[in-house]
Amino acid sequence: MKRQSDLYGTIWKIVRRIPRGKVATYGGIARLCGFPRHARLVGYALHNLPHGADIPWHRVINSQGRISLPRSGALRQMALLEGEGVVFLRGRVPLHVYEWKGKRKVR
DNA sequence: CTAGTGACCCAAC
DNA sequence: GGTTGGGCCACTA
Repeated sequence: MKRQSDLYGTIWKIVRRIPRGKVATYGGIARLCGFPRHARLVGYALHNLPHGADIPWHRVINSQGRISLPRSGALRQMALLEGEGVVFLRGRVPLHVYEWKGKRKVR
């Protein structure tokens, strides 16, 4: 894989910390990384993540509690989350219940 | 260098 | 509740 930027590595590292049965938002991950305005980069990082890596990418969703992937990918992601006990209501995850707050935000 | 793109976010209407 | 438009910033051509 290419080094590209250490930002990806940082993001992957955080994503790897998300507990099973919980979810995190793109913006939330960005905050935990210390980059409050880099929500999109989280999306990039996940899109660019190395094949076969041990990264629970499926636990990352958007701030609306919905899956950002196109239809087919969304189904796969939803299946993985449900397999961990995450419940979808009307096609979305209630963040107030399942959102994982990291240990603390960098402020 | 500029321009376009994107697994995003949010305030306003 | 839904849509619109602006902002954000790394990456690519």
